[in-house]
Amino acid sequence: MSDQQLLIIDDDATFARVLARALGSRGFEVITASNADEARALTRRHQPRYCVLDLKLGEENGLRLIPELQALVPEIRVLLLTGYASIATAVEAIKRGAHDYLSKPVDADAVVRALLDGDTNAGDDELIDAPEAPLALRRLEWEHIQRVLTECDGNISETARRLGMHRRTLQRKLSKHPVRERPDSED
Amino acid sequence: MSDQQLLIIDDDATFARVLARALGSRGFEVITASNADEARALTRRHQPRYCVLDLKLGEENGLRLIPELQALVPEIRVLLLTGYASIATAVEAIKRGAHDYLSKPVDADAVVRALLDGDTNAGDDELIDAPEAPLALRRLEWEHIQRVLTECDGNISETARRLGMHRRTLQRKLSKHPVRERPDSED
DNA sequence: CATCCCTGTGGCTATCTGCCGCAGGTGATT
DNA sequence: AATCACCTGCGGCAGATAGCCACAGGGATG
Repeated sequence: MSDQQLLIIDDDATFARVLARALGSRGFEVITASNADEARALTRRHQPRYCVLDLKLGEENGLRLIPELQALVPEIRVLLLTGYASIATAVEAIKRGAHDYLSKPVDADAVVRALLDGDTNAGDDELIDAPEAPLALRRLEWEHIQRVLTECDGNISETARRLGMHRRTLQRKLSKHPVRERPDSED
Repeated sequence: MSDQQLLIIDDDATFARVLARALGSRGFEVITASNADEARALTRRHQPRYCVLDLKLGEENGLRLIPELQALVPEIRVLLLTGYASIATAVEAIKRGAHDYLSKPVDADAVVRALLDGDTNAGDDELIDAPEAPLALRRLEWEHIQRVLTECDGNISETARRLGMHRRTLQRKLSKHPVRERPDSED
């Protein structure tokens, strides 16, 4: 099934690149866009069957893009991804036609699972053959901490504040965790 | 609109009664059911246009009821209510045809608003802006747990296994109330 | 009936968390 | 220089939480 085109739309170049590589190695033919216009153009040209959309596209709102993409490619499957998840936006996303909605951090397997979920046309079960752990809680926590930490330029106090936890607790978590560089798959 | 029939399905009798009274005074003709069978029967008989459904119906899962109700009354509008709100279940609910999804506690006006909210979703884009703050750690954890739990069809042991945590710990977390520290835009 | 897997529960200890406080560092403002 | 207003690291302590063990009951299944 390497002929499955997948469009990643995310203004976070790093995240998009990592995800693109991970999904590429899972059999998708990945193209990426960093803004709405680019996304529209690429969708028109490549008619991708799958799409991973970031909710927060810089100034624009990813939600508005969903109907547009579907107008261009009726059978497209849009998976919404966001680090700023909320129930309200999730509901809106699905109502607007998104296939699923996940909050970052996610691992590539979860993305694949969500994309192919319920897809009767996805005859290639090999693709989904990675039912491995849905991220242990520890790992999820760590990933998220790192995300926010980076977002805060390494400012521990600020990170703790945003994470709603005590600074001391964050410090201890950080000092305890042996900063592993390349864990395993994907991320 | 005082002739609008509304079916409340909730196994929490107290909550159902209070909500029924509140909605009754707002012009709905309210009937209540405390379980799935009763709900099916009442729906068949009264053909309600609106429905407030509890996600946790004792043993049963409210989600499964949505398609059934819609089969009985095509134009029915189902509003899902739950004290254990999570993005995963919200997504599932909408995908299964729910009109909206709110988390308890909620005031009657919000319920009415959600129920009557026209199909003019495309109109108010202001409401769908993404939250500013990243998910607090506890919230993130809760969302992820709910996601996997749903994926495991509510099987706690299996979920704990996949999450790499002790079953007892998961149980304790679940028995505790959902972490609602900063109910930003939802609820 | 035996077996397997699920669930709920209680108790124990080890660990973690939140919340103090303190000392030192940096950079801007007075 | 003194004074803020931040930040960081660290220690201690009481209370919350996690992991682990055990047991009882339910519900399938052979």
